[in-house]
Formats: sequence, structure tokens, C-alpha cells
Amino acid sequence: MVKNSDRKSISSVNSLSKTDTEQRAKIFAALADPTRLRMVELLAAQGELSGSEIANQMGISLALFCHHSRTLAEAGLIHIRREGQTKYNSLNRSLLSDCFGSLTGCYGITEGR
Amino acid sequence: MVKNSDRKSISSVNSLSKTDTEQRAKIFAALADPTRLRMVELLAAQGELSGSEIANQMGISLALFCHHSRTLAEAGLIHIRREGQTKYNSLNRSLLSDCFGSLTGCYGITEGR
DNA sequence: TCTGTAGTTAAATCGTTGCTTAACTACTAA
DNA sequence: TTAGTAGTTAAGCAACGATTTAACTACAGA
Repeated sequence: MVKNSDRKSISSVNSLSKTDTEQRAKIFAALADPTRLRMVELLAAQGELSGSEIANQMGISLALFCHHSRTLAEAGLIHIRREGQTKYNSLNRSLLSDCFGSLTGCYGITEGR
Repeated sequence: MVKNSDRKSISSVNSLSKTDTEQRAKIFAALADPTRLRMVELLAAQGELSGSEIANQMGISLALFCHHSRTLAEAGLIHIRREGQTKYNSLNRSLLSDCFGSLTGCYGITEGR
């Protein structure tokens, strides 16, 4: 039997295994705002986007994007790849699947990141 | 092609089909509080429970349970069955699957409610 | 009628959070 | 050096939300 307390020590925030209730609540809280949820849906549909691209497509300021992206990053939901002065954001799909699977009992198939 | 606006008119809050971004955000917001998430996890594990049973198992007051259960009900996440003066709560699993599936692209198998 | 159980509701408190504005760094190119 | 692009951070405000307490309805049994 693997306890949640063990899992927490293995994956501090990113993915790999099931997270505990507090962590999952934090992930759901990150998805609970319409603006952030639209950001996540954009990334789910388009794969990888820079902050400016997201802000433009959504019609919000870069400051507001940055504000929300921090919440998503702290929940472990987005991965950031630097290229010059541009930062590309992508979704941590395996963390999403793990988090959702803990409630539905169904863990979807995720290929890579 | 089925638009989200069409879906909304079909299923106002309960299940059946995909919900729009605002509705999904509301569902995630209902799951965003640790106390409510524990309630949902209890129902996911044990199927059907009365308010008192949930409050007892969680070590919270009935008033606090009632407060949170209202949020869950408004999101459409719980179904209530009356029996005498007792109300039994159960999870709307298909709504959960639809909501999660809109992000992961994977819609789990749900049998009945 | 009185007591206990099950649940609901309102008010008050207090912390959190979403948004805007503005100032800031860092890199690139003319 | 100047301007433009990409992103970050802080301050302030308004709105929301989690919790506790207390008062309430409704029903069942002694």
C-alpha cells in the first residue's frame, strides 16, 4: 500500500503520481477562474504558446496574463521553455490526468508532455 | 459541428453534454476548496451518504457541511435523494467526466449516475 | 409535551483573490 | 542611443468566500 504522504515526497509538485487533497484543491483552484481556464484550454488546443500570443488571442493585457500564469505555474500546471527573450508555455497534461483520475477513477492516456 | 452555445440550451447545469467555459470554471471552483474536495472524494469512494454521515466522517459541523453542499449542488456536482428527514447525497460522475474530458480530450466511462 | 436528530439560513468576521495601473528589467534592432 | 518587444512585480481596491455562531424549521420517539 502506497500512502499519499509517500507520494508527496516523490513528486513535490509536478506529476508522476497521485497528489494529496490539498495539492489537488490547489490545482482545481488554478482552474477555477474563467480567465485562467481559457488559458489552459488554449494551451490544451494549441500545444505551446508564448505569453504575448496568449494575451493577444485572449484580448487581455500581458500583465494580467503574467499574473495568472504565476498561479498556474505554482499549481504545476504549465511548463515553461525559454527561447531568447520569449517564454513558451505548455500544459502539464499528466498532472491534469492524475488530478482528475483521483476523482473519476479513470486515468487517461498521456503521451510525453 | 455542435457549438457550445447549443449545448448550453440542452443541459442547463446537470450533465449529458459538454459545458461552456464559465460553467466549467464554476465546477472547478466548487472543487477548489479542500473541505468541499474531501466531501466529493468521500462520495466518490462511498457512493451515497447523508449530510450527518459526511459531517461526522469529516469532523465538521452540519452547518458547514450544508454551506458547502449548496456550492456543490449549484455546480451540479451532487444529486440529492430524500428519505424521511434524511437527505442522501451522491456524486454526478458524468458531469465530472464531461468537465475533465474537455481539458484532457479523454472522456471516461461512466455507468448510470 | 419534551427531547433529540437532521437540516437550513443569516450575520459577522476575516482572509483571499482578480483586476488595473504603473514602474521596472532584459533583450533586439534601427 | 533610442525605440520596440517580452515579461515581471508591486500597490491599491473591490469583490468574493470560508468559517463560526446562533436562531430557525421539521420530524420522530418517549
